[in-house]
Amino acid sequence: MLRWSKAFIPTLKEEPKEAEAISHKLMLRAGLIRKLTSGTYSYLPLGWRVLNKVINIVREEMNASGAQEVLLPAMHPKELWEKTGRYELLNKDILVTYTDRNGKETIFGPTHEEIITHLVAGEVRSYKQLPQTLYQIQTKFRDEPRPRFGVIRTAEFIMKDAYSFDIDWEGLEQSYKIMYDVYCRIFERCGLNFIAVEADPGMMGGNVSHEFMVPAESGEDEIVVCKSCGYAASLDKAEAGKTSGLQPPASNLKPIKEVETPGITTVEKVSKLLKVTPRELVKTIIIVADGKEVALLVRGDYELNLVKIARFLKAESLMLADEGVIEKVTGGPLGFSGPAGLKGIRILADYSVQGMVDFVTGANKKDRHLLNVNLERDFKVEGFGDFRYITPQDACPRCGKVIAIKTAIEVGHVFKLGTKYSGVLKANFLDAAGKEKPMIMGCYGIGINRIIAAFIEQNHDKEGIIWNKALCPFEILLLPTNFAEPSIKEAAEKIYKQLLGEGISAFLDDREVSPGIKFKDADLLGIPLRLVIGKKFLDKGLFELKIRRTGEVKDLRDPEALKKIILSA
RNA sequence: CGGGGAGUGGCUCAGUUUGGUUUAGAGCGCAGCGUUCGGGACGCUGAGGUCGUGGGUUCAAGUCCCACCUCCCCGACCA
Repeated sequence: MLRWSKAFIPTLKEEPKEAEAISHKLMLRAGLIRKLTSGTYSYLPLGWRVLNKVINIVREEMNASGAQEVLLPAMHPKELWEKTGRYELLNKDILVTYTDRNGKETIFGPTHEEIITHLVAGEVRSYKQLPQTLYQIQTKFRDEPRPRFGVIRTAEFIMKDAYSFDIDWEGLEQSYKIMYDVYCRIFERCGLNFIAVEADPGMMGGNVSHEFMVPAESGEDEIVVCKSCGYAASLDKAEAGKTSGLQPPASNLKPIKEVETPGITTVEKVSKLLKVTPRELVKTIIIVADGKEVALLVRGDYELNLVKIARFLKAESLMLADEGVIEKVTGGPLGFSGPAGLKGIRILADYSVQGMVDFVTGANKKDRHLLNVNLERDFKVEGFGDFRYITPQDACPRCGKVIAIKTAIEVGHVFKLGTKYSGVLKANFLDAAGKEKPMIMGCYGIGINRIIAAFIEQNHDKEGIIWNKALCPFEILLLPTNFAEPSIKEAAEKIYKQLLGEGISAFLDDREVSPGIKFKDADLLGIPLRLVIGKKFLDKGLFELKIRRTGEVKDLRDPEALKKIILSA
């Protein structure tokens, strides 16, 4: 077995310049990973051991749930992706492709809905063959616009992706519930502090999804949580509520008035100049949804949520209008748009605008804003909806109590796809009545690499990583302070062999370096238990067992007692 | 793609402002020898550099100019 003097564990004393996130720094320093290029990492022996621990947990739980492991190709024919429309949708963003010598374009799979659906479509004919849940653990490729935070967002990463096929929506409910529960068990076993939140399905399609989020400083996502009732949702999805801004309509409205606002385009500057608060302004944002312009109104102190708008409009694509489009639609430049006088365009408003009176808007003219604009009198809104992001000042949409917004790392995501893929790829079956129907699908992903980073984000101190038993690369580190001292060396070797004989994953630091280096490295690697064989052994025959997480120290006379402690840890 | 920062031995950096002192430096690491041995020990000796790349200005470029590449951060974007 492995001993340190022969191991490839390049630890770093100094903080690597390339890393910002804590987990990234520690993974580099402890010799778990090394970067090749932005977004691609090599896993060194220690990192690979941990990764395999995660994979084993995932595999065990997936198998226990009745899901079956498969391995699909990473190289996909472009045609399948064209059929579902995702070639068009994703090619400009994340697809990694290459063209072979015959001019045929191949995609390196960023996910596998097309492939698994194609496979199942060809093999499953009858309701008697359903339901099925298939999964794989495989490398995915995505041309990420911006890889970040070490292994948290990379261009190449290992995903556990699972797909369920059911005969009806009830079946999907069951399959989905099983996966949801399995995910909870997996993340619990890994020792992650996580929250399952309601989320928007995004590019995967479908109506319902849940994300498994690990609150951490270096997270890329924001989640909303309510301590009182347990409501939890992604920031994109969280309901902002209907009550904000609701006031009784005033009977004597002030007359509209145009004012000069030279070069003043932001809410902040306008409100400062006109001596009003941002909540007395209404922002008018022109968006382009599936090629059609729509004007969206929101109170000045809130932010529009494009995900909610796209969902409301059932739009495939949605973006902010550029300056040219704004000029064309409103007649005025960017920054001076307002609802009054807009023609030939749908106007939708966030609930926050409901009940506002005598508010400030752009005048659809350069350097001009309007005071005392009012609903109905000055413009008509086609409808109100929840189009904004929730803020920390908002009440919980379920119980009305205080909410918190936290950053988090997404480690898993489960979706109800329905027939989005089975429909176009003709994954049909005959039901008991002999009628052909599309299978009802779900898909379920876990970012394997992210679990490690997320765990380290939550389990470290100034000195290094603090592994738990589930993910640790080794359970116990033997640290003879002076390996050149024959009696210490002899004792260390003896215990090492004993532990290995017991099937305990032990690691021996047999390097002939000063004790300080060994102690520092030991804390950095974060192996849960450390047995020091040193001065106390020479003087009194005692072995010192230190628990990495608590710092608790026990002196043992009999190394046999170790086994009990390790097994009970 | 927009904004900001950075690129000098394996690592962390100084030197660049105002071109010429060095033969381009330090600490750590690395190799050899010796002394140490419970919190990154010490002494001596030594190896290791296209100063990101290409071009330009100049008698002279790590240092000035232009172009490009790479990395990091913020944003856009993104299961």
